[in-house]
Amino acid sequence: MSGGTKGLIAAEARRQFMAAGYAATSVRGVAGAAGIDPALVIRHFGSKEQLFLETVDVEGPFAPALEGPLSGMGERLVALVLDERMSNVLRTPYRAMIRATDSVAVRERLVAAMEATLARPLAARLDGPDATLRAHLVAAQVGGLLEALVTLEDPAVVDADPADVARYYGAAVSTLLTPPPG
Amino acid sequence: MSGGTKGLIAAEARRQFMAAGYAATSVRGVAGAAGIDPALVIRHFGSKEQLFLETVDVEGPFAPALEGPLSGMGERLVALVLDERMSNVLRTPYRAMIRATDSVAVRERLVAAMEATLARPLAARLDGPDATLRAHLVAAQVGGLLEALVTLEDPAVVDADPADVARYYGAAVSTLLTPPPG
DNA sequence: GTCTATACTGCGATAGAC
DNA sequence: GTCTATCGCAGTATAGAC
Repeated sequence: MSGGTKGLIAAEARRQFMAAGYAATSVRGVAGAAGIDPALVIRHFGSKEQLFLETVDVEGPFAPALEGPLSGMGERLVALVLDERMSNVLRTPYRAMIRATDSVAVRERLVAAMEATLARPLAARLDGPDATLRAHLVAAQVGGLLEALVTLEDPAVVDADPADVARYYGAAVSTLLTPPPG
Repeated sequence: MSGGTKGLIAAEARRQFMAAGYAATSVRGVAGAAGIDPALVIRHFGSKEQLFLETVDVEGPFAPALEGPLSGMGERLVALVLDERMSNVLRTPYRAMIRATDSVAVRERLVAAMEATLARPLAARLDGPDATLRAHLVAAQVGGLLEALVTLEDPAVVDADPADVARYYGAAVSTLLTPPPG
């Protein structure tokens, strides 16, 4: 992924996919910016879809939040999502991938990434019944926050005080972390 | 929206956008299925984007869940989202619109629809501080469930017992409906 | 073995003739 | 109002030059 032409194409493609999204990024535009021929992109990656899959991926940065006590984990997870410094590894690729979920490969990749970095390690930490389902529902909540914040840019959430969001939404997430009563 | 050629185009466009999504639906394909010329579609609607905006919309069917007591409202909201009978008014157009959020007009439309049918009426029902923010965070939770269920088709959620999902996720939603302690 | 040149098909959109 | 012709751009495949 480094020095060669293929690495150059990959770097440029990643930049454009993240900045402009899948539809608005063209194979020809990537080739032009990389100073090579469009056909070469296909030669190296097979298709535009494959180029996307090989250059854009989320690396759920949830590990720090999943360590430590269950108490407060909801707030820690939400704070990570809100952390601007996680934009390049979480928010931006998440948005790009959501908007490209016409492709089954893309959505399977996204589901797998969220499961591997969030749902599965979280399920291992949960007590009580239906730990797997509850962990996946936590992932759904995290996805919902990302959607409101990054995909839809809902002003009511974007302009809110992050501390308030972390407190309220974190409390709601925590509901699924503790075993249900009864 | 009925008899004329424009209505015929609209009906066919709606069908294809909902079934195949924005990118996979072509103006030419809609025209072909409607038995008319592609140029007519643009003549009547101006652009493919405008055609989408005028034919696809979510009608949040949340009103029934928002009536009645706050107690149990979370479960009622989630049950509505899970209700297969709401597919044509909620799930399917929601997925189509999410996947078309490259367009600012589409995402503004979706945010507005969720606010008008869910966040705003809900905020009016909430006690305690930050009612508006909490209502929008509920909308984010609902969006997260729709995303997992419909956009990403996460098997862990799709294949789960809807009663379990309503119970767990509904409880998490309810956390935001009751005034925070302290 | 890389890369370029060229071409094929289908797209959204426009201009102008019936 | 409707269709014809056409434009520019997209993704992709192939042939062959270095």
